[in-house]
Amino acid sequence: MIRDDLISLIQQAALKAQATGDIPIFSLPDVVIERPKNPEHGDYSTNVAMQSARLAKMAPVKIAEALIAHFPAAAFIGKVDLAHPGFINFTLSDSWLAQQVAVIEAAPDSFGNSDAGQGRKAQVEFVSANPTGPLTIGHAWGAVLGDTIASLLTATGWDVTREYYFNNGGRQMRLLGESLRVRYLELLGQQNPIPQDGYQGDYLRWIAAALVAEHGDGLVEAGVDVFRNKAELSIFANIRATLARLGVDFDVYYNELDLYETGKINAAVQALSTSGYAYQKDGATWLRATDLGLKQDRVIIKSSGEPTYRMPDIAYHVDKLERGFEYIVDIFGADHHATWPDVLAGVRALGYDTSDIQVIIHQFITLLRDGQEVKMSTRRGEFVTIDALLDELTTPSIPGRDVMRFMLLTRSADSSMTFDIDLAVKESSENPVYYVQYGHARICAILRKAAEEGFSPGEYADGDLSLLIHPAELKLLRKMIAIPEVIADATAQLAPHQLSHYAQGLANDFHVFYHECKVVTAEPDERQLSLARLRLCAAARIVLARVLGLMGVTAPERM
RNA sequence: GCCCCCGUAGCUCAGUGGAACAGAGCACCGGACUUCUAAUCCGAUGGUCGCAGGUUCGAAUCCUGCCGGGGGUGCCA
Repeated sequence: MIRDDLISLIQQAALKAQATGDIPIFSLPDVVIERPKNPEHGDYSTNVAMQSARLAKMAPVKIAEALIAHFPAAAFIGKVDLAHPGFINFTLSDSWLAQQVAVIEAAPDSFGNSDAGQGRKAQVEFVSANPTGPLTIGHAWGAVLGDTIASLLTATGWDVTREYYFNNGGRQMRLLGESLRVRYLELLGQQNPIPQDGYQGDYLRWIAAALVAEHGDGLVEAGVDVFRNKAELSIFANIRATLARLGVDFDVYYNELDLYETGKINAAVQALSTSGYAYQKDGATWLRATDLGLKQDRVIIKSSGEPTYRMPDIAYHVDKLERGFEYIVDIFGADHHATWPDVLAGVRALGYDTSDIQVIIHQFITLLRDGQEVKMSTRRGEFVTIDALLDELTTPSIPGRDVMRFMLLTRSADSSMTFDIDLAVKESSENPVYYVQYGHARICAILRKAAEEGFSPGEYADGDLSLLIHPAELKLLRKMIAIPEVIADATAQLAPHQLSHYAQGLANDFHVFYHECKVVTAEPDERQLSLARLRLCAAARIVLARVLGLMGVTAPERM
């Protein structure tokens, strides 16, 4: 990456400057390379001279002058400038930039990727909703965050597993079964109340109707398990269908019950007790979390003998590590934010290193409909499903998934966002996602036009890239070659929303280029320029398609 | 009470490993289609970066306090 190359060149320059005595001997601070906002400050900039001033006991400008004087030659650097009060600004070489088109052409499916992960195993756990009801907008955010982070990890050389953890046992599922039973009997003319804390959503009526259609009144005497199982199957099918519509596909659906059946929970409890991190009090088993740096101890086995949710979570994370994942990302909603420190503490108590487990907590989404906040509750059956939203956001040419994914990828997970349904539907025709997609479609239109005008891809493959000297061309090129850094940063910071911002900038630079530079011309003496620009367009299309692909958004050829 | 996240332009939000005049989209105002798709482009307007202190050569960014919104604080998940 350019940024890393620059750091190395600066360090070389410092060594040479010290060897010649132009600057004193001192240990250079970590070189930070930033992207200046102002184009006059070049493409990259460093404040290392200012950071060094105190260490070197020398004026920043003097240090910068020495570093510039000893800066090694590099093909990608056009010029190196000094700016007060000591910034060193680097500008990329125009001719080098133009030649990058060939580099992009050579890696249409992988430009911007890296091998940072070196094929090591990574896991992203997300959604992980229990099958008690349809997925809602909050789940959609987790789904899009997780899926995109997984894509980013793949792009940076990790062997990624997308995993969904769920529990189909326990009290909630029993209540769900009982609630379904009530709906079933209701259809057969028997009125019974929905149990206390039961599920009131209409979806149970539809599942009940399916049961009636299938079995008639044959299940009147059936136990609750029959209904619980039917509810689970139906709801899980619905969840999977929703995820498919969102473009999310899991490699593993991990059932919490497996942890019991394989004895992993018991083994973990035993190990905690043996090591003294678990103790008995008031008939329950507690995790000595205070010895692990936390504020209070926590119950892991209730006095009823049933584990709390923490225990399977601890065993599950141990299992993840045992499966050989070297990087683990968990994505939870803000309501789970208090639980994961306990879980990781438990994992550590069992002797595992948790430093490679990253937890992303996304904030809540406030949903507005008709200007009113929609209070959601799966139990009460009050919610807006992802499916319903996708229906509303779908247009004849673009699936709703593109709008939803892009929108959810414009905000950082830390931001608690408000989603105005009416506005989203109304403004969908002005949604930024279309702006980016239109850029891609526009390139495709140009390439089609070129084919009609007799420019074959085989011919422009040899186009002379040195003809790309227009400011709009160079600005576009600068953006295109930034994608490796965008991918690296978004992955390192687990901040996939950076992709959408980059995509908008890239599309903008292309649209400007489109207006400034005619690509396909009939003029014989401009044919060479056309060939070069066609190569640029094809390369821009590659980069645009790459960033859209990482976001899980389609790259349409026509709009 | 305590813990976590947030408070940046009319609205929705970026930017918060400190740095060179604070950004984008939408909305609003004014321009550009005989030209490869105007779902585009160009220009204008718009902000005491919640408030008050502190650290620093330099703070939207770091520290402290306060105010406001959300989430948590369970032998529920």
